[in-house]
Amino acid sequence: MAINKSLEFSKELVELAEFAKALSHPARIAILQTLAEKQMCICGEIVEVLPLAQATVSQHLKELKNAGLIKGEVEGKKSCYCIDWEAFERFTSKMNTMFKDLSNQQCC
Amino acid sequence: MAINKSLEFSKELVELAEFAKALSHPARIAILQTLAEKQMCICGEIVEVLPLAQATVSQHLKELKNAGLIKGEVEGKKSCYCIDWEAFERFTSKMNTMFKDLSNQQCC
DNA sequence: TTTATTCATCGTATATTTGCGATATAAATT
DNA sequence: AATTTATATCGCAAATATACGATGAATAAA
Repeated sequence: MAINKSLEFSKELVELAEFAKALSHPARIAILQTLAEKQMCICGEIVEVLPLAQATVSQHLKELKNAGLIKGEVEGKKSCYCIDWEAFERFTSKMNTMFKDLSNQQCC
Repeated sequence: MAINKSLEFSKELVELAEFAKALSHPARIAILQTLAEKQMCICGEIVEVLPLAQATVSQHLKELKNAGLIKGEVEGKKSCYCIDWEAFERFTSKMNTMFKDLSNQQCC
């Protein structure tokens, strides 16, 4: 009955899965791309770019923040977001390492 | 009201997000690792390794198959699964390219 | 001080995912 | 032919995710 079985997997695996989950919605990838392109990182700019309501964008930003992929700072009445490159690199290299560890022989 | 807005994003973005979604559950990453390690690729072996019921594993296998990351063949009363390395490479390189395209300057 | 702007959060509706028992199907074994 | 084995699928329950209007809180502008 939809009990959460995540805890029965290794921490490593759960973390990789969480990283992937953060990237599992086109809006969130689009947000990361926007944050990387622009210097400004203002929430309103992201809302303008995406086909989503402000509340929805705010929610996606929160998820990216919870996943540790972005950081946020309040700047007056605006909110400045940016990618946490350190965390980002950590995750992508883990993911790449895992992919490389998968040996490469076709079996069927 | 949870309308699906995926179609309002570029095909590229949607595909990347779907790839990430396939990897967004520890069980599915574990399945990929198992498929990569073992030659045999029999469903039953995967069930033995994972802390999940057979029906659940079968469902995760189906999702990986739908995502195009694995292939499956019936071998008598058994089912042989394996990673579709071509598709896998295609996705991982797209993902890596996207990450590289994100320029790397901290803004806040 | 009043008003407008920017954003986060709450509440809610709906959709999707996760998990599994039960069952169906098809092949192998007896 | 009957039984066992291996797997897929159905149907259900619970949990999560998606989306947004409404509202609140805090700052900036008038």
